[in-house]
Amino acid sequence: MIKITLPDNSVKEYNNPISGFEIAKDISPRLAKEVYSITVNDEVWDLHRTIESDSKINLHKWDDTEAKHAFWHSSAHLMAEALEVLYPGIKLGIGPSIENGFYYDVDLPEGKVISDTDFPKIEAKMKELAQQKNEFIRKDISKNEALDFFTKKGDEYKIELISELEEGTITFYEQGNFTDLCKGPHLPNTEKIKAIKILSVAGAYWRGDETRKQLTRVYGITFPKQKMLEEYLVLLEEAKKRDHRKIGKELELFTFSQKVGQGLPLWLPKGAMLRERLENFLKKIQKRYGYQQVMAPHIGLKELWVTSGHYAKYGKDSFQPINTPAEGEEFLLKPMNCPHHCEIYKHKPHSYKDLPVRYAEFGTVYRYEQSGELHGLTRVRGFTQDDAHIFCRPDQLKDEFKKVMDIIFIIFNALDFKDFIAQVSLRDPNDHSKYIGSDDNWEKSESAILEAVKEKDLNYVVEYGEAAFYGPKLDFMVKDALGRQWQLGTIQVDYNLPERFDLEYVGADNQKHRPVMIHRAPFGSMERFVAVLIEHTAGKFPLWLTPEQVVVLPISEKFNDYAKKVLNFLNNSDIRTLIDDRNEKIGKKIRDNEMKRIPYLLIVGGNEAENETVSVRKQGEGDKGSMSLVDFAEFINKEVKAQTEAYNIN
RNA sequence: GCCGAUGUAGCUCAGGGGUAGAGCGCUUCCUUGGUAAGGAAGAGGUCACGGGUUCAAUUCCCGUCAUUGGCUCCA
Repeated sequence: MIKITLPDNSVKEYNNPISGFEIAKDISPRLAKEVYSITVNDEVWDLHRTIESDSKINLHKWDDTEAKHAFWHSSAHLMAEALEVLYPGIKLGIGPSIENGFYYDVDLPEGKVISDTDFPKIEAKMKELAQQKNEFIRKDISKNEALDFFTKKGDEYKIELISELEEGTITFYEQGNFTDLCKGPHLPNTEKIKAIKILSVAGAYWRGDETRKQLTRVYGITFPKQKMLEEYLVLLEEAKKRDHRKIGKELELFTFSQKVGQGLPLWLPKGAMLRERLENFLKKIQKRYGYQQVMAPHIGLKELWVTSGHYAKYGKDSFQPINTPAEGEEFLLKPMNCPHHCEIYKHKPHSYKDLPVRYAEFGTVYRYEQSGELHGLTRVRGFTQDDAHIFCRPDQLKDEFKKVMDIIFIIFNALDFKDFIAQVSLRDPNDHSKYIGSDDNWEKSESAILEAVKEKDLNYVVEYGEAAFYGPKLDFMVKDALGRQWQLGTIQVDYNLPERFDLEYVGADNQKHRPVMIHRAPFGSMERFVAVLIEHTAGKFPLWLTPEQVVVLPISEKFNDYAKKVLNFLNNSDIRTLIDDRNEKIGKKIRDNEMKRIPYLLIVGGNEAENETVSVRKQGEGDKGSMSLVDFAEFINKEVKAQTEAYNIN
């Protein structure tokens, strides 16, 4: 007698060993059709694997990630089978499922490449193989047998993987004429894979190691129904419409010039206006939190960077030194603002009573990012950090850290960034050689961060080995339109630079002490933040962020005077207004494009001028009718208030 | 940096060995003084750049630059 406990804690009893599929069928035939994998006592299994003893189970339908995982992992095997047929002699690396679909890393025979013109061919072969309804058969296999199999096949990548596995844990999966090293789980057979799309192809280093061979990574996605695939592709298209590169171009926010150089964004007037508003917003908050603005030049003597340690670490891969007519004099473009701020700290002695000192600067920095890394506004070579450095006593560290977190929360709240990941990055516990500074200091700062996030009740993940070389950090990551993660806000603890720059304060004991430094940037960089903001709002910015909130449009020159009168009336309020005296010529343009970024358009002329009214049109809502100036003022004030409250910026 | 793809008018893109096309935008004019209007005419391109093959290259080949999907990296 086998007792099977279902998720609702009800128990089913069977006389013989039974598979997940049979249990599903027993519950309802329809469930059996919709189920893809099963969790047995916290382990995800194949549906057809027999359960021999009492177990807690959970059957997975499509909406469960466990089901998708089995589905896409099986699809990866199917694709590998197709590739083996199409490219004889191909060698296989690994082929996992991912968040949306799957990939397989393959080493193609000499002289062969896969490009997007080959995709239909691969899809067709996969469909053909899927229709054979081949079962995925699980086989336990000894290490020697496994090695033998792939030695005969001549697949060095699998051999490498197997040699690292322990005897007794090795399983093969077989479907049709294809056998792969795999721990599963898989679908019962290939039949359910109905809709197939090869998405892209890319180079990927074997085991993520730059020094090893680059394999070809083929990405794909599959679904049990053609309609689901179509819906997914529509979703992708929709996401592309929110791409900040597209919207930024349409709304004339920023541009790039080949002549200026790769990765060096040019902010257009409207983009600069948007950025200015964000900067002012943050400046206002920082003032409240006791920050002081400072300013520093864009270059510094090479010695500055030697002192900070950046020259040794990044000198070779950076923009190279700037020479001067003076022999031997070398300057470096600043890749960060901290050394300058350290020197600002040093301009006078500090008492323990003065700390913490908080220096803020929107500092533009230059980093020579690898060319293949550049991406719109999110990864550039010249960008402006909303940087600040806090110099504090060790006993103030945690409290200061928490205050910085508060600032980040205010911003994320104001801009409605709910979907972020907070990541605590600590040292690699197995390898301390990458980091500078004493173990003692590292432990102190790591525990300060961990305590701070706990006390702030933040949901966070810990990543070991992701710390900066000078200290641990807390990063806030947000996803872009296509689901790629970008780091925005960052808070970093640093015991190292104060040491290197010999920073000190006089304590209550009249002795010299070393301050702790916090690097922090709530936006991260203006460039990346604006990019992510654009994608989150799809170009429809909150009212307080729009370049022009209200545009007054006289329908012909005759009404310019009245338009000016309207404008004067509105200028008494805090609302940004603009008169557009291109008259009706702008009409078409507004219909086309500009209404996207003008929240309120006032059309004046004819009856409006006679009656001293305006015809109001609101973004996304169209005609709001004709109203008197006083009524409009009331209307717009209400709107602004609603927006302000919605975005919590007070 | 590496593997793939792309580069034609301001924008979105079509085309293709015999020196260029559409829609939108722009300019001028007419109509409508007015709610995401209509009509007419016009200006705009060394087809990214450099080399090769060819009688002839924007088209084919090679290189460079830039963009792009990934990988590695990310102070």
